Amino acid sequence: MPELPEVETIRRQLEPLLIGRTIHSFRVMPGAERLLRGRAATDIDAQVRGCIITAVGRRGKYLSLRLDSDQLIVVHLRMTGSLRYRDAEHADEQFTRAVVRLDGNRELRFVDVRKFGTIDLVERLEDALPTLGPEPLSDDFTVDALWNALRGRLVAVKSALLDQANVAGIGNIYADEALFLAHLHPECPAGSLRPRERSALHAAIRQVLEQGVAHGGASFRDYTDSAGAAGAQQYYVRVFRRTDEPCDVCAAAIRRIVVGGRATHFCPTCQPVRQRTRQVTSKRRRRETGA
DNA sequence: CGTTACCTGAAA
DNA sequence: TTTCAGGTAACG
Repeated sequence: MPELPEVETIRRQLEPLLIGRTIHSFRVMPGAERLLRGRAATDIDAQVRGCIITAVGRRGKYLSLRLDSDQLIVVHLRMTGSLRYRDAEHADEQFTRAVVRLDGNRELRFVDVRKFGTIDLVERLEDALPTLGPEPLSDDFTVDALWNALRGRLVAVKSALLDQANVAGIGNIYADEALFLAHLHPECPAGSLRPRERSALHAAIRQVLEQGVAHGGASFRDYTDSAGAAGAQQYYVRVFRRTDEPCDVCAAAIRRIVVGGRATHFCPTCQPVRQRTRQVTSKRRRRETGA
């Protein structure tokens, strides 16, 4: 469910609530042991018990709790995971898979229908993360950084955006939305973007992610923040899950196709299949315009 | 590279 | 009953 804006929304909510709290215990519900990826809940519990949470971070779609033991609890929510910050007396939520008991009679609950989400305990953040591309809202996400990830690649630009090794944090919603804003067809080969298109895509990625954060994330189905509230970004999407609805810009019917196994939404008029431009043509144009 | 598996519930 | 789902790792 959650992409960068949804995870960032959760991070911002949890940060003031969790910093300074002491962990009293950690437990995993029966049948959900796999979320620890082979580690024993008793082992994690023994290590985090008594630790104080000193920071709440995010990298891509990963959320991290730094402990005063210098270890990190690293959470990935995958498709349907969510976190709930509750009083211990608060009614159990259905599909609770793990619970971090805190001082002050508080709990951080990991709730996940599909059991795809993961929790790790590591000494260094990198130990819990796969290869991730740049943070798209940070200063090191430049047009050049984006192009370094896309150049030479023949895959559809949509698939390239979903590859976390290229750019961290983009998922299916924001990939479709960014491509719409950049006027790029989702099946355009990633490495074929021309300079102007690279800049447009770079700006569009930042814009849609910032807008997503500003609206507290997108709640299409399962996503809710740590208080159980929905985001508002679903009211602002231009193409995502708007199949057959009229495009806001040109009124053409939004189309749904499958790219790299993922549902993909785009406007056939605003995001046309690009005309193939031969190398000689662009060279000639540059010569003629004196660029 | 594209496809499949991992899970479970909601929607078609 | 079948299909679909905001993600990723492991296949072939």
